[in-house]
Amino acid sequence: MVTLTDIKDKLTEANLKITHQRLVIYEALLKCMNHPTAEYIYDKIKEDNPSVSLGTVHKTLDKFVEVDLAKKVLSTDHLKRFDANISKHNHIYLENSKEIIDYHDEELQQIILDYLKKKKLNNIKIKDVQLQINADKIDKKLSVSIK
Amino acid sequence: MVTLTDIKDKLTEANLKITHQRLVIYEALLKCMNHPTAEYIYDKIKEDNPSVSLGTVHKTLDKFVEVDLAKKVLSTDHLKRFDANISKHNHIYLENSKEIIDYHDEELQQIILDYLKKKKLNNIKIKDVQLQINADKIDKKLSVSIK
DNA sequence: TTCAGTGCAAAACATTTGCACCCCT
DNA sequence: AGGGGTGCAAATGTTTTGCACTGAA
Repeated sequence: MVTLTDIKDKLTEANLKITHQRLVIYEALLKCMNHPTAEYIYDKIKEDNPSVSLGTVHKTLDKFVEVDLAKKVLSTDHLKRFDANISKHNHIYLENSKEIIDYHDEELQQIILDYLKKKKLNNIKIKDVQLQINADKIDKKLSVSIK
Repeated sequence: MVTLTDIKDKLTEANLKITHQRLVIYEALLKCMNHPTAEYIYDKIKEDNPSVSLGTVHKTLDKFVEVDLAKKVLSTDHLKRFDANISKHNHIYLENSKEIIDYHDEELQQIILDYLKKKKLNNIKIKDVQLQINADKIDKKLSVSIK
């Protein structure tokens, strides 16, 4: 559970001023598990905060990425997507349901990093790795189609 | 390796007409190892094919994805990027130079798939995995900055 | 000949930028 | 009080769309 104080501490740590907009945007990003776009966040918060502008949401999310309060998520649509979960984790792309879900696995991360370290790739310095698992969701309910 | 005959066959299979534009665009996509955008392809081909329009490049690339002649590539910029290489491979995202390069490694792919098979993830059917390696390019030349 | 494919230009979208004003520290 | 942060609107950049025309089958 993340409290308002936690968020404020994070902002202070990052040398960012504590503003109403940043708190609201960060809170919305935390709540949203589906790797939202700036526009999605904007829609979520504007009911309770009608004065916040879309431009600010963009700038704020970029700032969060800059100071490691959030991460950019890869996607095949041409949208910038964000994630408040900055711990190392992998993404499962469910192709049939279009969802992107998180998959945490410290052991797997380590196996991959160790393997790559042995390989000694030239001219690049690895910062981190992330696994993209492409899968289909299996629905437990029997689906019946009628012609 | 995909040849010009292969693409003609694929187009025919998919009930698509074989047009000059499609052949030129596919050829450019094959040659281009850097996961180009529609605009990049357009720039490459327009010298020899000044009449081809950017809109057609977009439509054609989307069509290729539809019929499995190409794949969309995940990216963190908000651009649609494509790849003619539809075989299993990993991507190295060079953050400082903004490049996306291919990294083939059968052994690593197998290690990861074996690991995940042991884990028995519930409710999803894994189709394939792709590793995203985030790294910085190390420039061999000394860079000197002058104030 | 026919209609999928194309070129063109406008529209739709998403993101960035510039600048005056605001408000956190 | 100062300067980072914000709102607004315009600019930018990319993709999509509509429609008349073209050319592959």
